[in-house]
Formats: sequence, structure tokens, C-alpha cells
Amino acid sequence: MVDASVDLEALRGQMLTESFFARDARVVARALIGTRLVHVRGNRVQVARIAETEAYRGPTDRACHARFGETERTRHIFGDPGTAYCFLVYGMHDCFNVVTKGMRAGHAVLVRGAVVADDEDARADGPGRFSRVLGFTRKDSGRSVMSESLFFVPASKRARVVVTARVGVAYAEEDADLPLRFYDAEGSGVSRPPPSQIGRGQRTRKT
DNA sequence: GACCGGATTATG
DNA sequence: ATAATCCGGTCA
Repeated sequence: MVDASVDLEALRGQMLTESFFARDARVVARALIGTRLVHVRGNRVQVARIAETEAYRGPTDRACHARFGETERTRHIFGDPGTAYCFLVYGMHDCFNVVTKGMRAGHAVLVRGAVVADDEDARADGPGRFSRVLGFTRKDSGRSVMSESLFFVPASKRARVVVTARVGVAYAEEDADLPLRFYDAEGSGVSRPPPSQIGRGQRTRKT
């Protein structure tokens, strides 16, 4: 029995397809703000409005896992656009990414925060919390995000998007300061980075 | 084979 | 401020 408050077929009809994901991660990361991720889990359907993302731009990006080349862990980041790439960080938190660009470019967008519809109690601000609330673990790596049970639909309204440096990648030297983190200026579902990282390279734009 | 450190979070 | 907790990448 599926949640009657969600018209799943109507949502599926709006599914974002390969052409959306087959672009540079920087472009997709920004475009993803305000979109909704639909996850069908047994008889539950979760709809999460994406509030925060980061772009990781392949082997030459010193913060990107693709810099290790294609290993067991990083295999799926070299998959087709619209593939999920999931991994474990700090031994305890899973992170959920969407592969972009294609041509084995190793680009991906990390989802760092969202607001889950009809679930005020479920905090999904922060990459670990987002993945836990939506049930993603590294077992989901390689899954398609253009499937009946997992897919994105376009934003219902325009978002003001704030751009900053990425969080937690200080080790990446010059690439640490690139403006590749995007979040909805409205603020709900956005993680609260450590004070040392707030305001790095920040600027607001309309999209 | 060992060792290091991380795309984080909860708690003091 | 700091512990928790695992595993891949790196070097021996």
C-alpha cells in the first residue's frame, strides 16, 4: 500500500533523465538545488527537496575520489550519468552522490542536505544525516537514480542559490577553496559547517 | 601487512 | 573540543 498523499505516477512522469545529469558536476550540483528526490521504500515513499550539494570534478580535482583512479571503492563514480555513488566516511557515515558528465569523467554531486516532505522530525541536513534518513548506504552504490523507485523531479519553484567552498576538504590544497558548494538561501535542510568554514568564498546568485 | 586519516556527527 | 569507528590508499 503506497502513501495516498503522493501521486507517484505523476511524479514519475516528470523524472529527470540522462540529459540532465550528463553535464559537468558543477552545473548539475547547482541545478539540483530545489529539485525533489523520490525514493520508494517498500510501501513508503519519501520525497526530499534538495537543499545543499557539492560538485566533485574528476581525477584532476584534488578533493574528488576519482583522483585515486578506478578502484573497488570508487568504481561507480566512473559510471554513467545518473548512477548513485555511495561511500562510507569516517568509518560511520554514508554519503550519497549522483554521477554526472559521463565519458568516465569521474564527476559526481554530493547531496549534503534536504527537507523531507511530511516528516518534520527527520533531519536530513548534512550528508550523513541525509543518507541515513533516506536509507542510502554503500550497498546503493551503482543504482540508477532514473528508475521507478529512485528518481529526481524538477524544482517546483526557483531557488536563490548561495555558493561557497566545499566543506571538509582542506587537504585538497588549491582545490579546497573552489566555489563548488551550493545551497538554498532559504536555509531549511542546509547543514551547519564548522565555524572555520563559514563564509568561505561565499556569494549569492539567482538561478 | 601496518598505518594513517578522512566529502561527519553527537555529545561534553 | 573530542570520541566514535572502519576501511581504502599508500608504502614497506
